[in-house]
Amino acid sequence: MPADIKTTTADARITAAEPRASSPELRAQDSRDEILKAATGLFANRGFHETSMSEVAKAASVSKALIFWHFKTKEDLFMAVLSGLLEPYFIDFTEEAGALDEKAQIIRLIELYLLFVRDNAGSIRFFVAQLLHDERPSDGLANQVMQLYDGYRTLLVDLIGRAQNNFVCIRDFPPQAVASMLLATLNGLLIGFLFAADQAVQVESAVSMIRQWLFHDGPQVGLPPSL
Amino acid sequence: MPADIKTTTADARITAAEPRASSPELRAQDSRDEILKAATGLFANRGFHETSMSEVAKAASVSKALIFWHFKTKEDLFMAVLSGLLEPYFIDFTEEAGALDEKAQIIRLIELYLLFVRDNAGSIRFFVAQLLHDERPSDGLANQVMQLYDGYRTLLVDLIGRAQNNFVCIRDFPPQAVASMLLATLNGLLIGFLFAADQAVQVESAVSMIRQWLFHDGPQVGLPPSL
DNA sequence: ATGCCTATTGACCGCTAGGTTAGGGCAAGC
DNA sequence: GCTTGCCCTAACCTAGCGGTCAATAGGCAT
Repeated sequence: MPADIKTTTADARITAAEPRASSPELRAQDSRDEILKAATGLFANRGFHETSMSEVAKAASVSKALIFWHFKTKEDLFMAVLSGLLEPYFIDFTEEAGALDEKAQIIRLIELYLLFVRDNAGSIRFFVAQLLHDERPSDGLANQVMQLYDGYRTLLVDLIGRAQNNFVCIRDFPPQAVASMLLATLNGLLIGFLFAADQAVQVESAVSMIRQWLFHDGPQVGLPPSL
Repeated sequence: MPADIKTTTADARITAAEPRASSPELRAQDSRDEILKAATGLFANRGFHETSMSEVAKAASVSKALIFWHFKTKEDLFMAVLSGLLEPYFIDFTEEAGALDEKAQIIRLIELYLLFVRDNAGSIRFFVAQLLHDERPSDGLANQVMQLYDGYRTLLVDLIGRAQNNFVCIRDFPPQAVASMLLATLNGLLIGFLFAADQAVQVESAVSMIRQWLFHDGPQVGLPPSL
């Protein structure tokens, strides 16, 4: 009989069903994925500190020790989750819209931004919370996100500069300022998304206003009806 | 000799200096304030779950038990901190700018927003993180903030509507849409503030662009040089 | 002086957290 | 058939958590 009966973990895992892969490596990959999946959901919904490893273990139908076998610490698991979440954030814009003129490219960039925000509101919410929360600059996450953001910004500055040279875009301000302004507006729409999804109807008119401001366009349809 | 020597709290408080108030009530008020001050700093910098009551106690130079004498639970303390932080958010705009015309009032509102953001970036950061983090609608905090936000928005819609009637403001879109757009842009500038304070130089040109968009103003100085 | 009342404390408790460890199951190579 | 090495687990450990409590110090009215 054990000397210490503190541990009263119910551990009501489903041991039947789901025939595991036979090969050790496959089994390992399987369990690793399951853990990552469970951890992603829990971390995203409740944050880092409010999620315990035991919860992750239960959600993944796996023993807690196995998590520590796959990931050395809780932070390790968290980082793995983060990089997994960041993957869909990398888009290649240059290939997609090389043939369009500057104005169309700018509009397409705005579209992509808003579509992306709509489809990834959950993880964006998670990332923003994470970025706001941490103070440490050595995070890596902040750097990655900033890099992404700067890429988008650089693209915009370049496009706006060329559009200004072609006289299709407002020329009262330098391209950097216009791009910053546009990005600020998009970010504002983003946080509108994050806090109240029912404001999505306003996006159309917002885009219309952006077009009017940037290109002196009259009100018109600029986005696919899906938005 | 005690049977349990787990508690090894160093408790290196400064017992000298700082002559406490003599009256019991004053002493109580004193310690309560000290606790609130310490808790505010810790909660704001590290969040709710990452801050322990022992840390608060040490930061306030007070025993942990005293905190629980003043505040029944940790949540209680947190709520007290929250309402304390929310206080400076209530401004009275109507008194201040009753004599200005609509355009000047709108510009003044934008100024107030940006000045406020600049001066309260820390607590705003805290609130946004908190709002992003919680899912529960019974929070109270979310309601308070939203109420504040809606007040500002209503004021803007009203002002813009009147400005449109006087033909001093763009009339291509309904006042609600224009106000939403303006708010989104301001919020975007806000999160620029939160993530990179060095972008503050852009605010001036941003305001200039907003003026151009709203009133077809040419580039000009719209904010006090302090911004 | 005394007894009261409130502000304050150190010691303590139950519990859960992240993390460890000793070992069991099991496919693969000899 | 036995060892080897990888997955995986139950049980365990310690630190620290939020929270409680009996005991006090010390101003105050009597």
